[in-house]
Amino acid sequence: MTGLRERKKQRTRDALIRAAHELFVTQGYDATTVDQIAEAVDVSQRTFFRYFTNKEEVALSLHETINDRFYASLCARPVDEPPLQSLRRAVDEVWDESSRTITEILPVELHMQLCQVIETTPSLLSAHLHHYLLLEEKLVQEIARRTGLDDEQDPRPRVLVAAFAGVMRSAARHWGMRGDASLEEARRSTHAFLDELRPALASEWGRGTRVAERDE
Amino acid sequence: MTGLRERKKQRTRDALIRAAHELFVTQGYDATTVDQIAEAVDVSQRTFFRYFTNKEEVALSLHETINDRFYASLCARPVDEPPLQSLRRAVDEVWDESSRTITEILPVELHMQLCQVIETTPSLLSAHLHHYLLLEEKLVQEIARRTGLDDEQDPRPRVLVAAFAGVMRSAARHWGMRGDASLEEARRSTHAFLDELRPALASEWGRGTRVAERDE
DNA sequence: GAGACTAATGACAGTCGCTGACAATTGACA
DNA sequence: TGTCAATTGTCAGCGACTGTCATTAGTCTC
Repeated sequence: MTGLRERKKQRTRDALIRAAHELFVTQGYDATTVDQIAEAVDVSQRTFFRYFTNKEEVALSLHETINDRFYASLCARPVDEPPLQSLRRAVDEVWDESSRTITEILPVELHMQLCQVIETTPSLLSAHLHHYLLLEEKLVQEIARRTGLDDEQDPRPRVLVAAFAGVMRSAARHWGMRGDASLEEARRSTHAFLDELRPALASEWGRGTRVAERDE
Repeated sequence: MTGLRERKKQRTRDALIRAAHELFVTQGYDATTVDQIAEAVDVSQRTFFRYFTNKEEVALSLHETINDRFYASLCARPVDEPPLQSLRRAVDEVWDESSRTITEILPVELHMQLCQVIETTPSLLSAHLHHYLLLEEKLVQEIARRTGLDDEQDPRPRVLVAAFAGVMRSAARHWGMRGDASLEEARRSTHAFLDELRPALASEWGRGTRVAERDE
């Protein structure tokens, strides 16, 4: 089935990702050259660029697979579920399997540390935000499909996804900028932020309205 | 007061922005080299990089000044106003003066066209998103200040700004990807999207809940 | 108004990200 | 085993960006 050729490719790809992560975390992203990554895996620089279109992509590759899983989770939710609830449940599902997903390729701690590198490195953060935007557009399509709305006519799918994604990123950033980079803490942070989505939009922010209404 | 030296600097800066805009719009961003921009203004490449830290910045410079105005508008709103309303009103104020702001430097049409270039050029869009994120962080601080909340303890300022900014970007993108790039259309688009923020978060999306509740 | 001081610029060399082209290598498969 | 195609290495080159240093050109003083 999977030939030697393909396995070999997968191995060098994983090796490149791992080497890149280690170098990025220890030296910093900008201080690490593509040549260093390639050398660490003992391939030519040219080969690196055959696996990854640019330097950013190798740093964001794990996020990318997690994003894919998230999208798949959303698509698998029952269509009669309210949209925001589907998004939220999909988040839960992805968190549940994320540590397994990550560990297949590299130590979880390394990934956590890289998250902080991403948040603190401008060029990397920019690319990250762009990737996130592309995911958002897929989410809009899916929400529109599920609700049977035309996303060109009705702005609600876009608006919902934009608000949701904005809060998700905000939670990720809030967590990523801190020191305690545990998976569990990240999960809690996203939950806490999502719980505040509706309360935060209330016109008045009295202490009374502070009680979060969970979607569960 | 303003010496010759300073006026000259301002002129070359404006000239660089204008030349860059024209080249980006006619040839595309990637196809335009910094050398071409510098040559059009008859300065060396090195001086270009003394005015702008990188190629993206010259393309986003106008957005940057508009963002600054927006932040200033927000800060000037009465503190007893509900946060979301302050954000919304600040948007209105900026729209009112934006055409004037732009025309000081270059034709409005050029700026509109550049918006489309930004949305369709990956590297540029990435940088744009990053700039937007930096603005968001300033907004969070200001909202926290106005409401007297500690943004480290209470997530609502972050969440509100994230949702708001997400919708704003979504509206801008929705408009920027289309053909009719008029200022008036852009203004309408952002209004329409903001009006849908609360309705879109309703659990059920029946036609009945579709009626927008304006914040005015 | 001449000269000293300093900010702005130009010229040049070099690094790094990234790409195209072509040759060499190495699995796959008959 | 030999042929074919996929993968890789090498090399040459472009463009973004930076450090350095000499040169130019406002500015300020006497």
